[in-house]
Amino acid sequence: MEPLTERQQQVLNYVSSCLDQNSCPPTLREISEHIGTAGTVTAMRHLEALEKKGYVQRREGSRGIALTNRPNIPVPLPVVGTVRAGAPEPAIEDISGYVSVDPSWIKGTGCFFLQVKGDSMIEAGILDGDLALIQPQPIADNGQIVVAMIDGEATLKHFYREEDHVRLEPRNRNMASIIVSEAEGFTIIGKLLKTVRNYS
Amino acid sequence: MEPLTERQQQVLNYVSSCLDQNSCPPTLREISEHIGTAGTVTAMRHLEALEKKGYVQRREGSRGIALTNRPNIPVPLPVVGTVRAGAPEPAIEDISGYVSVDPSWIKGTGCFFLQVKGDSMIEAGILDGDLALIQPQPIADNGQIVVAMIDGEATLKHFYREEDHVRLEPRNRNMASIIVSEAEGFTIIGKLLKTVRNYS
DNA sequence: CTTTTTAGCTATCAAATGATACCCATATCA
DNA sequence: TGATATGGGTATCATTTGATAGCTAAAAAG
Repeated sequence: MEPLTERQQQVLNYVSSCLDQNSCPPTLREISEHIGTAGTVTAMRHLEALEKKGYVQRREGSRGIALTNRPNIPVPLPVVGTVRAGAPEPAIEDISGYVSVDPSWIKGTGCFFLQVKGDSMIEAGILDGDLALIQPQPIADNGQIVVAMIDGEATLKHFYREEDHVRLEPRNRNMASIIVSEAEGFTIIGKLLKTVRNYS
Repeated sequence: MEPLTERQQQVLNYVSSCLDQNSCPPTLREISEHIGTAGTVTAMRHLEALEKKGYVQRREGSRGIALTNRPNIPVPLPVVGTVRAGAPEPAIEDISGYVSVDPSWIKGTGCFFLQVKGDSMIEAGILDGDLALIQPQPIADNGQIVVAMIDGEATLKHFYREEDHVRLEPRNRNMASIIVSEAEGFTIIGKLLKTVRNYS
């Protein structure tokens, strides 16, 4: 990454500290005041330089500053107990909390944690109560574990596309595979990225 | 915490998602537009309610919204493939990377991730390659899963103290328990807090 | 039956804010 | 020598933005 001038570094640091303290980027005038310059032009120039060098991304509107390179700052993801049919992202009222995870864990946007219910995947090492990190997506590859919506219930299953139907395979010798023909009240919510289990 | 009305939840969630996506809280009008109301009053009322109930803190100035119970302190933990005998904390040269986790996940200090090797706990849903979050401590309670040092090898086992010896029990019907009398080249590294598995 | 809470509306204002135009000085680089 | 990047300034403008006043309505609580 291109090196910064002292002044640019100062601005970048200030933006960063604002985000840490207020979870809100500063205004041009706040930056100006902090680095001791009058007007807003200078601050804006520094931001332009920071953007050109790739340290910052700017949006339209007030306080439209975002840092591009915040490595390893955990991303808070919602934890839900249930998933609603048709909804690509978790319903607001279902969110029971937030868990921050390493950004390297997630892919794309809209990831969330789903609390696993039942023993259908017990032989794949996924137990009742585990947290499943889900990346929302409407399709899946063969063999992947997906969250699928069947009869208004969200379940974790292995996904296999076969001829004219889809087979959702549990990993529990007491349970049978579920065969669904596509587009009949069946949706893939997303695919499984990680599972987390809590002890103690 | 006081329960929220549906509308208030909706606002809170929107603020939260804005912070996730833009690292910047929304304006009153952005909130209004999102919840489908005209003007700015209604959004402000909801924010007032959210503040009164303690979900939100407001500052002066534009976009002066901050979530109160937002996990924000990043806790980077080392990931190791092996553990050395005698060492309470992972040796520097064994660290293969860092993963940041939610502060609520860890207890005490010195926690680290250990990459699980082998199938000895497969029936407890802990598979080869899983990451085990370990809290270092020299003792354990009966039934807990611990990382124990046996013959220079770190292994994950159920811990049982029995009469004059300690039994380390795998969860794999092809493996037998290990009986060790204490203080003979046997150490407990720490106890298992969480396991994480990666898919894809 | 009144009060409180929740939820909404229109309209308006002063302050905050990003953006722009135009200007200056210094250093580096071609 | 002239172009380019850096760093700074004043002034101005159109929007954005938070805030307030005044109004309505339904539901719950007392």
